[in-house]
Amino acid sequence: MIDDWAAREQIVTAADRLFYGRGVQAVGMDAVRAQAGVSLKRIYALFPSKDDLVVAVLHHRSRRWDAGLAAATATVESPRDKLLAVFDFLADWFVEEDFRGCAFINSFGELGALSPQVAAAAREQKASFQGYVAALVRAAGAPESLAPQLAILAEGAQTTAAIAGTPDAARQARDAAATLIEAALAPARTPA
Amino acid sequence: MIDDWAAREQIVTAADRLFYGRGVQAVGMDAVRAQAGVSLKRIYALFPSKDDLVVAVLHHRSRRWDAGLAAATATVESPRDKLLAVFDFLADWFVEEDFRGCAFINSFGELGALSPQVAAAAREQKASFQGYVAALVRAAGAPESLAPQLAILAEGAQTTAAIAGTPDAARQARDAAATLIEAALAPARTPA
DNA sequence: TAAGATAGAGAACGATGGTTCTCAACGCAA
DNA sequence: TTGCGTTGAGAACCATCGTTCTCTATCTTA
Repeated sequence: MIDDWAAREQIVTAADRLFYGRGVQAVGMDAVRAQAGVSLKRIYALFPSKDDLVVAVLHHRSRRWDAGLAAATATVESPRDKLLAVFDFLADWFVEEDFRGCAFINSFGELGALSPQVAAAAREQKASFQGYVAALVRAAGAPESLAPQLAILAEGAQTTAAIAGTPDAARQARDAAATLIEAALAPARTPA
Repeated sequence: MIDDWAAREQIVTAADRLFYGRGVQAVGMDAVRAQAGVSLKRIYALFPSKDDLVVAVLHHRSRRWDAGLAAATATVESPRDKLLAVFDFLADWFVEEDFRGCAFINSFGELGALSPQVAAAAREQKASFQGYVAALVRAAGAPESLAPQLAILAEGAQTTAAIAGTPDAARQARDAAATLIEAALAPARTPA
């Protein structure tokens, strides 16, 4: 038998793929069991309810997102380039064949009104992302107000790419971000 | 008895409120019947399936959105101000107490993978909005590339405001839009 | 007024889902 | 080897949902 840690991993990974691909409510726990290869009894021993599993999946995705973002921004040096690398990270993601938008946005729309835990998980992930962007903005020496603007661009790119079914939004958002960054830094370069 | 037109209206309005507030799959047809005050038989005579009703609700929302947007941009003269008025329109929307994000984004996330009709309705609405912004951008004399950038800002503001639970994103997106518009128009003002 | 069509209320039906339970198989300690 | 505890497979259970059907009451029209 596999240990609890590996079982959790398999269950969460399987549930993530299914929930993300079809939506949470469209996936029964039996489908999770089949995909994970773990008995229902075991699943319920590790996750007391489907809602708990959903929250675990979101936390798992949040960690993966953080790691991917850190890796993407680690490839360049300057804070300005790191900010733009965020949009390159999105571009790479949008072309993946199973891309279906942001799981947090999707889950929030589907379950946010029903599950406070899901709503909180989405809120935390977005706040974390905004904090990450804000740190890069500070490092770049740009005014704080730039951070939410860039975060909004990233969010919009995700939904736009998902619904349109094309990755164009990543480049468009990147171009807009470059313009906003330049404008934010310009006054500092040429003070009155 | 009420006529078909009024019945359709009541059903769609009731379903819209319920679907938007709780998510589509969380609302049973019986809840729609109760809220609409129209018998299930009548509902199914007018909408052969729940999926058809969902699509009708989305089309209804699309018309309301178009009208609201047209009204909001009609209050100002210049194309540039009309573009900014889009974000004021969002700001007014975000402070409504039942605001829960964009119904098209939410529906797409919940049902896009299951219902091609729902996916198409979302895609059409977003394309229509992008077209509207593109027309304003053209009228403002700015390069075409500005339009998707502003549209992405608007999308991002909607999801950000919904998940954060605050209307701040409208102002932030508006500020970003003003910067992008200015940057897009600047080269035209000072040609080489 | 009487017959017939129609509509509404809600029961009924079949499917599905989340969750729990049964039971047989297995591993392990004495 | 013999119990005992644990596990997995899946049946079972109960609720809910989309959809249809039944039955009664109402309205129309001649």
